[in-house]
Amino acid sequence: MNEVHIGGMRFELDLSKPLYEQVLTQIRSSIAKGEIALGEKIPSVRELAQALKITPNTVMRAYQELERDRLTETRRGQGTFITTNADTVETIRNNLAEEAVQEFFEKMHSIGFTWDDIQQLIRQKGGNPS
Amino acid sequence: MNEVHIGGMRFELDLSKPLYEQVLTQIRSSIAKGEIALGEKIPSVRELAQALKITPNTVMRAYQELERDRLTETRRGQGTFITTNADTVETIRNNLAEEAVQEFFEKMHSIGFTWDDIQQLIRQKGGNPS
DNA sequence: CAAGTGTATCAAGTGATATAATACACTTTA
DNA sequence: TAAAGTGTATTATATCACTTGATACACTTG
Repeated sequence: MNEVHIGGMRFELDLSKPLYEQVLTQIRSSIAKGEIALGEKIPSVRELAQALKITPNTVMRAYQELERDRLTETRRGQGTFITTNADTVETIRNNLAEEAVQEFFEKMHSIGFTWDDIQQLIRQKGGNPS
Repeated sequence: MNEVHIGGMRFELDLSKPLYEQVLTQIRSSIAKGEIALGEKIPSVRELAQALKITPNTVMRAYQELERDRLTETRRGQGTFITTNADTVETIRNNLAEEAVQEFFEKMHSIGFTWDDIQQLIRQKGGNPS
């Protein structure tokens, strides 16, 4: 229960992966799910850093990656805002999905699962979705 | 084309992930796919290290993890051998598959894909399996 | 002007990974 | 019995990604 709620987003950090990566994916998740509105302002670097008890540098790294993907727009002196372009969000969402699918199939094939094996396994999980 | 074939297995190392992890997964893949027979001897630590141009220590780390999973049996002075227990292989295979499925669904849900979205996406790929 | 933004830089520390060298216990084979 | 080939352990060293902490600068708003 190491949760932090701030700026309409939920954060939960652990040591399994780099902190900047977790911050990045959890903000991206909020955007993709529409939990945070387009054009909305997200917490400042310092503010989020303090809330998460990490360094502004680490938050900064996550914010910069978001901006590279055009998911946010930063205005010097004002703050960081979610993009107003819905197409950008949709594109990123589809890219992430495609990557996830690709990685999934590669992993399954590497342990000898055929296409039919996978389909059957997915249908099986269909009766009991998580 | 940085491939190495040895002991009936194919290796290809890069810098994207730890070397010991790549050696581990590629041997495990050979076992799961049945590309290497049960009970068969795999290259010695020093032999594989030389072939892959890495340190025996790194190969050793991969071998130890394989043995922890009971996928191999090591006999001091003789070498390392694939387990003769088919059930062990099948169990590991299913565990890996379950993990892959779990991770896939979590990743998809985190970007706002519902169960139906995923099913549709899978079927769509069904017409064009990779 | 003051406070709050993003941004850049630097020094330092930590942990995982990998290398290199050496040594020991064991088994097989000549 | 001796030698060669096994797995295994230890130690020292190096590198890299990540993170922290501190400081500073440019900009915007009130």
